[in-house]
Formats: sequence, structure tokens, C-alpha cells
Amino acid sequence: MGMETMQRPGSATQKPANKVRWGELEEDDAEDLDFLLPPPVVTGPDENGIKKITEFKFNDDGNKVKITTTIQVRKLAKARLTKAAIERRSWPKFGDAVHEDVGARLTMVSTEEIRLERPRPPGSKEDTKILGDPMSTLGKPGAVLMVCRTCGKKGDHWTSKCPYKDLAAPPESFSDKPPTPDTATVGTSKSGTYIHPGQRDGAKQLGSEMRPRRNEENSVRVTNLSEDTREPDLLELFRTFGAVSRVYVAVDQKTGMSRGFGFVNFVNKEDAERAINKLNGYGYDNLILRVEWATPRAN
DNA sequence: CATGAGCGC
Repeated sequence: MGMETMQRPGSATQKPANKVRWGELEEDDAEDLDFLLPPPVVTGPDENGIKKITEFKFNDDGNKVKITTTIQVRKLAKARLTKAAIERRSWPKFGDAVHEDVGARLTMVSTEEIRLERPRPPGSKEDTKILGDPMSTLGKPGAVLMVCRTCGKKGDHWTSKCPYKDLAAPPESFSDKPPTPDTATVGTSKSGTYIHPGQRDGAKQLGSEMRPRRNEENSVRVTNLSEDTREPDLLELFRTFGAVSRVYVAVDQKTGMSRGFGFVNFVNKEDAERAINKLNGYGYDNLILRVEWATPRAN
């Protein structure tokens, strides 16, 4: 660490910021003489933390005097770093930081995806609020219950993978007339709407089994739900009985609180029946569920 | 205890 000349704030022609209150001095032109003073010189801090300041001032008699100040400054932070930390500073940059200027950024934000694994008790499949296991008496151990909520098809694909989920306005898209063939643009209709490959020209038409149904039938009313039971919870609870076409939990529009009841619609009446038989009177979230046929909605 | 939302042509 060599000699350093401290840069004063402002230009060299400016009056140094003196602590002396010149206005209290008798000499009127004391301020002007200040220009003649050499700038202060600062050395260090050296390895022992010693900093020396040499500056010049006029004393009360108008004589130029040299003032030297010696200060013990705090040791540099570097001295407190561990050996390992100092060692790391010499490491070459890696990852995204390779392209960074030296010292441009101290930290980098990683965009790497990290999957978290949440441990579960052995044998359990996923979170559930069910007290006990209604499925243990169901005689369907390990049944694969893959039900698409978009088209209602069972065991074929999940909702997120539904071939029809990209289609806007499903009820219209699934009308019985075949889609308009379009030879000009691949994959789009005349209106520019995307058409799934299976629906394009030449693709075979949907069988009735494939077609999603607007099913307001087989509606089951569920009451005595705890107030923090939401639709995903209901779905998890009821989907094991069969294809669920809709779940609904009545919510107070103002408070967002559950009103404690909801509806579950099944694609198949038999599944709804079994759900009623199994889940009515069932303990769920410390409450006893009431599950029964819903009376059709007034419209 | 309790029977859903929206949709506007």
C-alpha cells in the first residue's frame, strides 16, 4: 500500500472545508489566504492500520503551520476473513458468472429448477383430510383413477393432457358437424383458431364416448363441510368413486368463506350412488359429512 | 343450518 493523495471533494481551486470559523477572526482577508495552503496529504492506512494526515493551516497570528495527525483505523475486513474465504476469492468464475465483468455482481440469481421432495409416511399416497380410509372398504385397492375433468374420459389422460383443453369454448367445438377443412393453413381454421391434429381434415370423427358431456345430472349435495374445505379437497375425496364432472363449493361472495356445503357431479349415476353410500355420515375434517342426492337447481 | 354461477345474442 503506497502513498495516496486524498482527493478532496470539489476542485482544487475551492476553499478547503476548514473547521476554523473564519468569520470569528479579526482579519477580513483570512479567507483569501487559504488559497495558498497546500492540500493535505494522507498516507496509509498501512498494514498496522495507521493513517497519517498532513495538512496546513494559518494560526491566529497568520502564520502557516503544519499539522500532522496520526489515526489508528479499524483493521480491514479482509483481515477478518477466514483462510477459506480468502482462498475462494481466487477461484475462477463459473456458471453464468463467467460472462460477468469482474466484480460487476457479487451474487447471481440461479434459474435452475429445483424439485423439492416432501417426505410422506410410508404407504401414504398424498395429503388427505379423510379421517380413516373410506377406500379400504371399497374393494378397489390401488385402482387407477385417472379422470379428465375437461372431457370426462376415464383412464386415458389427465385433465392437463386433455387433447381438447386447448380448444376454446368446448360446447361449440364439440358440435356434431365436422370441423371445416382448411387446406390453406395447417393447424388453423379460417378464423385462425387452432385445430387439434385429431380434428383436422381427414381426422376421424369423435365417437360419442369421447365427446365430453354437459352433465348436470347425478348431482350430489355435500353439507357439513368444514369452512376450509375447498373444491380440490372435495374432488380428491369423491374422485375415487368414478368420473367427477364438476365440483362446487358454495362460497360467500363477500367474505370468501365457505358456506359449508357444495356439490359433486358424477358422470355415472352408479358412481354417485356409491359415493353417497360410502361418504354420507363420514368423518371429514372433524365433521360428519352429509352426502345425498341434490334436488335439481332452480333456474 | 344449508340446494351452486353465469350468459352479455
